[in-house]
Amino acid sequence: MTVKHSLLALLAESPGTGYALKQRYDEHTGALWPVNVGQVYTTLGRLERDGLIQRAGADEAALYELTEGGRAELSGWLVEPVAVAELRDELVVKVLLALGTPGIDGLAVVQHHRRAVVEEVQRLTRTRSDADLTWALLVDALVLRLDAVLRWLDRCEARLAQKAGSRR
Amino acid sequence: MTVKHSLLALLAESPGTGYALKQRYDEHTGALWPVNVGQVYTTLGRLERDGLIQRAGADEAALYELTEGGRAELSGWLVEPVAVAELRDELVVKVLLALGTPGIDGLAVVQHHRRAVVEEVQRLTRTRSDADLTWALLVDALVLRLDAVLRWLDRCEARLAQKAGSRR
DNA sequence: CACCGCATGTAACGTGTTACATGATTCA
DNA sequence: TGAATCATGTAACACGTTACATGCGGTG
Repeated sequence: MTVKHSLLALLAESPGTGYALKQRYDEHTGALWPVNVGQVYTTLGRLERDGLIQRAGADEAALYELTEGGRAELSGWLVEPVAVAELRDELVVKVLLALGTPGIDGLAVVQHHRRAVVEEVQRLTRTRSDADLTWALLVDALVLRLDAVLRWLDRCEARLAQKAGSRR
Repeated sequence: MTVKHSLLALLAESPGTGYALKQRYDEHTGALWPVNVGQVYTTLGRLERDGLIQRAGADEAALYELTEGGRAELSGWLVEPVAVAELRDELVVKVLLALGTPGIDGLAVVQHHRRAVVEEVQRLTRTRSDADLTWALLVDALVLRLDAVLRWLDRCEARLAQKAGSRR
């Protein structure tokens, strides 16, 4: 879903071909959230099929531009709230499952992932740069999210300790 | 990916049929992260095909249990760190795209989603309950994450104001 | 008996990933 | 000219969602 609408947004700035769009995409988030070139082409094909984009000018090159429908789809999606069901976090799932699985040391898993997250935060903060607004905000978002994960892992530990204490 | 390993984890507790597994799944996260029944069956089929689970006892009923390979796959996955590329957040994508799209009032989109997130947090905190440990931790994770999103949206506003100020 | 909920699937489709195929351009 | 890189795709597959199709059990 995010690739489809990312392409619509890129096309809202200016028309382009598949390869050019992939390059513009990478300028913003490529290093952190890469997209496969092949998917750009297949997605463009579906968007054209659904009437959200069309080929501009002569059809020599596959130069796409937004249609009215595409513009409407984009502006609608931008303000559509995100449902809780979409907030599935793989790390949260891992830890919750680890806590419920017999033969697995839940506390060890929590501490293991905590270390990994701390390292990831350090790696990210080192790449921070205020050159590009989008890039800076993207790194901000990731760091804030990982900070929240850290706090959550601590709370997991606390609840585990509390449960262990109340059980004796 | 999370359904596949969730099923492995549920089977690590005890064997079960597709329907029973779906019910056990729902006990934990069903209200927030629902899973489709059909997907449970197709996923079980793939897991059996890949040798991670097998039918237990006589094949009258489709009662599945973990194989050794399945147990190894599960315990490996539980400690595998989550890559940054997996931390794609649809709301972040929306806002970043809104800020870069001509004809869209980025500040308005930020404030719009901020309202939606605040409402969602209130809805979640109302459902908080310490009855089930997994459920409580799940709600914790979501609230902490939404709090982080709120802080990020504020930072977006700040950076926008800063950019607007520096441009004049 | 007819109907309803339980239980087990299958079909169709959208999205995403990886890998491969192909023609054009450039450049050593 | 031969090799690398650009540019545009296609194929095969995994995962997820929605909807539909059965078969079976009890219950009015």
